[in-house]
Amino acid sequence: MKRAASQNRVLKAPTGSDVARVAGVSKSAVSRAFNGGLVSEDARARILEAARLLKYRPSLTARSLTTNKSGLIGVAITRLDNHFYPEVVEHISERLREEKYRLVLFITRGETDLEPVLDELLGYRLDGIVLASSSLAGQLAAECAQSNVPVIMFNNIDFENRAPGVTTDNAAGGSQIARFLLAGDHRRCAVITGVAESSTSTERSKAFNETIMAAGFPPPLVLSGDYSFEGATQATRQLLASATPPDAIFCVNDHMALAAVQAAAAAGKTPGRDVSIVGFDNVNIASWPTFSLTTYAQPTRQMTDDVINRLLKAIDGHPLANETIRIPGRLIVRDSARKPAGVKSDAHGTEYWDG
Amino acid sequence: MKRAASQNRVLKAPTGSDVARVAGVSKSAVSRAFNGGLVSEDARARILEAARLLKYRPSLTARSLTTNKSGLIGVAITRLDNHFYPEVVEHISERLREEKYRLVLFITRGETDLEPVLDELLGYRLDGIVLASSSLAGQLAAECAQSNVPVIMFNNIDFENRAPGVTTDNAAGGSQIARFLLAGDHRRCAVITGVAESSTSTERSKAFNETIMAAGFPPPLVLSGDYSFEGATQATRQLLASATPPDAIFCVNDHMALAAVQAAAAAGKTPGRDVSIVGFDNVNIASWPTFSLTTYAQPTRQMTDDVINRLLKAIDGHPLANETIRIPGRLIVRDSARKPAGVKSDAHGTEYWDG
DNA sequence: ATGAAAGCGCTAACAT
DNA sequence: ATGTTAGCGCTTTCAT
Repeated sequence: MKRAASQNRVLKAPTGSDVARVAGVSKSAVSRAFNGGLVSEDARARILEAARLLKYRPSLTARSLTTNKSGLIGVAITRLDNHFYPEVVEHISERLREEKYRLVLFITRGETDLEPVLDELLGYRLDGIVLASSSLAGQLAAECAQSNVPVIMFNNIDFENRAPGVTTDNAAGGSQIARFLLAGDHRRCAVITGVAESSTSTERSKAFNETIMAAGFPPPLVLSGDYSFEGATQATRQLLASATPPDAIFCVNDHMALAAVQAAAAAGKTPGRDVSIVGFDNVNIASWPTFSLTTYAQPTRQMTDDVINRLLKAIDGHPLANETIRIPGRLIVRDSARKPAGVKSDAHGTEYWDG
Repeated sequence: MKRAASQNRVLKAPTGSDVARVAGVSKSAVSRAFNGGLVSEDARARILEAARLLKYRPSLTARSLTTNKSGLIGVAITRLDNHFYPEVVEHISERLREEKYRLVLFITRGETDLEPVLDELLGYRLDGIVLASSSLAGQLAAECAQSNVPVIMFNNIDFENRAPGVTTDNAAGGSQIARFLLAGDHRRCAVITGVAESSTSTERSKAFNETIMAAGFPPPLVLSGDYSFEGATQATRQLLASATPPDAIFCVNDHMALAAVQAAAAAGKTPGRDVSIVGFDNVNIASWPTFSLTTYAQPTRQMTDDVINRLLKAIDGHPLANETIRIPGRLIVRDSARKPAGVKSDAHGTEYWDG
């Protein structure tokens, strides 16, 4: 009975005023103590002690109302099943945590309805947004930018260049893979693409095709794998069952390349010997001995660094240039494709090709 | 020049008062219009129109200050490289989105310092927290619960039962795997464990060992794989190189089992024929043809459903019982382990064993 | 049905 | 160095 009142207090988190009262100061003093403002050593000590006692932590919600910054960065992603994305999320999360920002994750799935997503994205007054290949990316980016919240597209970029972005130099990658395959004496190349709306898929496959044709070879056979494991499995099966099967298959991402490797094996073909398979991303699994996938490594670290750096600069008031940064990656050579001459080895023993 | 003023306005998001002014009503009316309160059809129409015009969206930050609910659920995870976790995050995200909550992701890595994490977790007045095998779980859970924010531990649970949790019935799983292996005529079992502090690892391996011994066989050889790919690779290599190698290896999660399968192959042993390997989790990759891993499937969907349901109930005012729910999974039979009699097939053609 | 006013927990001038 | 005051954008009595 006697404790009823104090028990109820537990239900509400202590406020700055509570601390102020206990410490015998004003709430501004408390605020200052927690924000590196001017407070006497004596007062600061009493405040900190009171805070400890009450288990007080400033409400970041209330703070963001006055400071007009939420400390929240939104990251929108379509799905997490392509292993490239969890890796990206981990990198971003790490940088964000160093910079004292929190990560609000939006997995948009096939969502086509913009409004609800916008309400959330914009409603929380996020300080910035990373659109990592969200299905709604282009549209979303435009809307957010209009509402004055910094947005950068990650990996997939906007065809119409309505928003800033960062991506691997996909054209360079696609082209280099083509040269790699040509140098390895492959003469009948095929490519398995993702979805048509995806800039990464089109940029990679286009450069690949052009390079092949520029070298005087017939245009590669192009099949869609729809970015899915099943799609790529299907496409590979079909390719290998043809009368004149390709001697090399370029999959525009590792997720599909990994499926292709297995589909090839199922068809009795050994990747790297009977048919060469090359991916794009260099996800962790690509290096697993079973797959040993030759693939163009995206410079994930540099990409996430760039996206965060620019976002922070924008938050800092320097308006975001509507620019797409394209960072070159590196062709990692493993065993899923026949090797040409000129394969080099770096300090870690990783083999790569830069022809 | 003439537009300077209006341009500046763009920098700040429109507020409810702005809408009120344009619509010719009070800001309470605006609030009501956006919260299903009582407003005349006429007023509502004008308000909505004004809001559309100004691109107004209620500030969820400000709202949460008054309502004392943030609409934010925190999810803390150690890492994302064990593919089980991205799958979990996706499920949770999906449920949360249906329930109109946003997901704040904390990847804690090896973090040992509690305070900064707590400041964030508690500072944002998250409505609830899911501790999915965060390294700091036990401690964190206790502190949060003390601060009156609902916390549930996911997958790994607290040894000392200081916090509610949900997990697979790990003991049932470990035990069933043992019986499965015994039924398949395996006589020299080994187990590769995770880290010692992990409840999942200890529960699974303990039940496994006890079942083996209860059947009158010598205790399995136990090696730590440290939950890492490399650790499991090492352990498998060591196991298979011994004078009397085991005929079956139980890895306490798929992440390590996948490593074991490859290490076995590298050692010239075919999994399922020369040595049986069984995992735990049933991550997506486990079903890939190359691995075709026999594994105990965690009831991920049911687990995430339970965690969200209980969290929502707690947010709704019904205090969280300090209870750990253990949901049984199912032993999925594939090719990485020799099959005993009694394997059944479900409606989807998935093979399982329930002996 | 609608508006006025108070207040959520904080920060930021402005005094002193 | 410290307290007072006035908001931040919203919801929520309480009148009317």
